[in-house]
Amino acid sequence: MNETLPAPDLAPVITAWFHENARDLPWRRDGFTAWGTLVSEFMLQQTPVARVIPRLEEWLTRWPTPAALAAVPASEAVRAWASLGYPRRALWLHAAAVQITERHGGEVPDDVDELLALTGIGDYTARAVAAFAYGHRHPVVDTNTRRVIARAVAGQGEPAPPSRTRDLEAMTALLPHDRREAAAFNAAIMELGAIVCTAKSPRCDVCPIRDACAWRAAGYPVYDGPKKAVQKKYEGSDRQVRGLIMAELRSTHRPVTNAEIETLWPNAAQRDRALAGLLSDGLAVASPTGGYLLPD
DNA sequence: AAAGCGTGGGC
DNA sequence: TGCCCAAGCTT
Repeated sequence: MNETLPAPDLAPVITAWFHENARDLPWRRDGFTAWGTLVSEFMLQQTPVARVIPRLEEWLTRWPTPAALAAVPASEAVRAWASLGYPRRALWLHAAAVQITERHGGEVPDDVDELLALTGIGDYTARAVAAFAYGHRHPVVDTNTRRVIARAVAGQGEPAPPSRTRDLEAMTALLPHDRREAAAFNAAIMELGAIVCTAKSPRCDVCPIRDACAWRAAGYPVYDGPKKAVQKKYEGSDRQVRGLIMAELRSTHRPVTNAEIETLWPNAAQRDRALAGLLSDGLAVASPTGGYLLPD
């Protein structure tokens, strides 16, 4: 491996700041389980903390172990997911619970490769579980971490598009060698990105590393790298139609009829695409008696 | 490997 | 108001 250039020693400062400023969040409580960490990480994939917390507490009360979730039909998971968004995650989390029960004796694995092999778990979630639930030393890189590194280290206003290799290398260069300190720093730099070094209006006036920040030192240059793709408008999109159909499926235990689906959206081609997509994703299944249901 | 995938809050 | 953003993942 190439020895990276001497990175500014950011970890101790950011971690000290974290100890003073960390939000009191459920997954930071003493005794929070590895399963709780896994569930929270699934829910936090693209859904804000404030919306996750109530659903998380419901889930863990109802399904305190992977085996408990694995024992119910996937439809229950999708229903309890409610309006967290991206309901495929509920399906994947249920599938992961089944896999954990079958392959790992009901214990959430602590090995990154075993975690990566579970449905719905990628580079971020696998390392987050290994680091936060088990205290292992791995670089954990999420969108917040990427942004802090882009600014403080690279001197750019925004991170380049995610690159597994580059991102893990950059974080590894900053990561303390001690396991406990590494785990704390992984959480700390994420938290800094989440509440200080934010995407829109960073609060540089209260930033603990402002004096070491390369972006600030460079005079806050405007980012001129590759732009991330702009998400298409939601209003009127196929995604909106999917969302409407899913809300209808969640609202009842009876099959939802074609007639009912027709009332949800005027455009037949869009309805057909949305429904076909849901069937293909396994979020809906055709009922033997007609209409559509959540999957078993 | 770029595109598709929900939902709601903030400015 | 409309746009941006939010602890990503899969195909």
